[in-house]
Amino acid sequence: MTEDSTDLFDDLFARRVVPVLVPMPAPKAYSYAVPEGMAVTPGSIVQVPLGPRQVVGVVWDGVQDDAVDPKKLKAITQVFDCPPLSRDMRTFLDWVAAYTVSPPGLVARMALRAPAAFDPEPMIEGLRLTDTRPERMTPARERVIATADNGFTWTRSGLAHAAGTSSSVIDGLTAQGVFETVFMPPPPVVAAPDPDYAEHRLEGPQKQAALDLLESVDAGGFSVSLIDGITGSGKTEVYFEAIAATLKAGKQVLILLPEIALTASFMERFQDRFGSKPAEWHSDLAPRTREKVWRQVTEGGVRVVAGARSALFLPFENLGLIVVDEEHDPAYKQEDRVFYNARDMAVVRARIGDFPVVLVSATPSVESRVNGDLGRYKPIHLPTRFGDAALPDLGLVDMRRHPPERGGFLSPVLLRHIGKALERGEQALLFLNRRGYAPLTLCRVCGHRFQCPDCSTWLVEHRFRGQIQCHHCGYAERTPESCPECGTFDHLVACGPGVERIAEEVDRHFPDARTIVLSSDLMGVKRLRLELEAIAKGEADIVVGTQLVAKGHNFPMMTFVGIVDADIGLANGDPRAAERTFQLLSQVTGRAGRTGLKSLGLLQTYQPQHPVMQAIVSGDSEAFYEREIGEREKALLPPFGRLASIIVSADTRADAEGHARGLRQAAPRVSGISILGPAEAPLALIRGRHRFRLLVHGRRNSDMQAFVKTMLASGPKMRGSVSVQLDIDPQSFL
DNA sequence: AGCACGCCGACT
DNA sequence: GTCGGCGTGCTC
Repeated sequence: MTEDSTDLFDDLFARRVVPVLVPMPAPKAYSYAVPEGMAVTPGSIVQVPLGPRQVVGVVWDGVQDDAVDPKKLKAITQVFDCPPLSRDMRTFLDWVAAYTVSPPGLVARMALRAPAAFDPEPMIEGLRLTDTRPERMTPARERVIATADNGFTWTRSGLAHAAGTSSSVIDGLTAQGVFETVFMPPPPVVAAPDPDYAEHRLEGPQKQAALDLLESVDAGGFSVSLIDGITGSGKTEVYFEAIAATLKAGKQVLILLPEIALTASFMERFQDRFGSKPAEWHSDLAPRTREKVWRQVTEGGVRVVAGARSALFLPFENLGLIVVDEEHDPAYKQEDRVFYNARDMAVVRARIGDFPVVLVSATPSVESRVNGDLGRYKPIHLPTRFGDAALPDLGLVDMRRHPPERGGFLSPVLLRHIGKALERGEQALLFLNRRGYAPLTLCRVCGHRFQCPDCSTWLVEHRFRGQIQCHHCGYAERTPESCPECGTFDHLVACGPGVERIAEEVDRHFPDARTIVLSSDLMGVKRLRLELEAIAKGEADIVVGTQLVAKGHNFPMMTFVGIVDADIGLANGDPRAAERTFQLLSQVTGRAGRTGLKSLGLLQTYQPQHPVMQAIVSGDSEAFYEREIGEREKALLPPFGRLASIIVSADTRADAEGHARGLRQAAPRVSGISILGPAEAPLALIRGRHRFRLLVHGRRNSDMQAFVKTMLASGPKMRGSVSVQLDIDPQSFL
């Protein structure tokens, strides 16, 4: 050992050592030395060396129990000039890590998703008029000086624009000392909202609901309210009152929305009420904007954020309310890396921060309903539509009695009503939750079925693109002209309908109508938003869409909604199938009838007696929930099972069953394990080559966590990472 | 999660 | 003879 390195060790020992969470799936924080003269506190955001690179980490709480090998110990590179994560935020991140059985470093990383935001935003250069005047005056110079002569600081381009000159005039004046350069703080990303800007006049049930909600919000402290109101009942106006009250109390507000519902129309509604738009937070924010929003949220400048689920991990300076709109929406579940449901974690964050949270839905999740029934969440009902918006008439079309013509999928009843809507100059919406042209293609000669080479699923024909695709792994190939098995040409047949095929059928019946297909694979989020606005303006007659038409957009001229196959999704093995179908169908039929125009929704079904169909047409959601809660209890064991999804890599169903057997032995307290195949597992999982998912049912969170740990330690050998999602148990943490 | 190291197949 | 596939292992 050289003298140099001895000195280095002495030096390291003299330093303080702190735990730092690094963005890596390590089970606990790593230890780093704090260099002489550097000040850190728990929550400090720091840069540390990790292997060959520098990463962003967070100084964590406590001391490291077992000392690391001093040879390994490295020093913190720098502390960012940025508010440390608060005590509450750290508690929250720890809680989420423990609950989801995820590495804490990966959870902490979710709070730091803003690459270059940790150093303060640079001051921007501004110009201020001095007493000096130019030797030669020109009309342009006069205008500039007159414009700037108000004591304000201007930006170079702003002043040029305001004075109607080019910026070279200003450069000339600056050179002569007419302007001095001063530095000013960067402008806020959004203007401050004004809680008194345009108060809504609420009446009747809406007013009562707002009063009930304000009672909890004004009381301060933790509470969960569950606003349960049908589409068009004015839920948004009601929770806007809670937002206004929170703003008046000087606190920040987070509104969570499913990504697709973060539309311009929502922002405008907010602006109409509060005079300015909320800051947005979602996956396709421009990086610069993202950094500004993150920074200003941590410093408290941004008062209201409307964001997708990831916004829940923003380190607010002074958060005082979370609203979770469309709380039942499956988009709140993150199903890769850290598995969590933002709706449930919002409740936890509010509990830790001791402030109110408001869950909002026309069709609450069964979990939230149970929590409401048990008195843990405060139910607030909005039973009627307001204004002149009538509910649509809803009916079932029994497909056994009204079959479509050969080769078609639309019953004569549906076609007749589409025609009527067109005659009235109104719009029709056809909903089918299936992308592409046909879900299965086969050869009429040899019976060959096109199957994904990587998954065991059928390839879906996309005729617009001339491709057959796997909807699970993204595999795609050109649609062949001949059968790859027997070589026969022109004998491939499409089986079953997708939206493209329905559009084709509609075109055949209504060749003069403007028909548009809305499907997530045909356009990006931006393009989609534009299309939705265009449709709302009446630039299409018939819209054929997948489930994205169900979310958060209103079409005032849409007076007929036809559900092409209401039965899709009822029998896919997921214990939530009926609930999901009910929520989806409610949302789609809710798109109609908000204008005072008479509107109609028809559902094509082969199971008109099914409880979901009955609930939709009768409007009796109470009976449906009661039944569904009962079914869920039977399926998952009383008092109300907890579901954990455990992702297991298995190439065949038989392998998955082998894993399940091993898991049952490893964890006797787990009450049930069911296997979901590729058709039920989300895309993200399949991409990671995990084809089968085991749904594990247990009674209590502690049981489930113990189970997962046992599994990780001694369970069957599994390839890749094993991930877990726990859905909240109504009896968990309240 | 990244990233390096390392060992076998098709190419300038 | 090299470029590049992804399997394995490590990071305070």
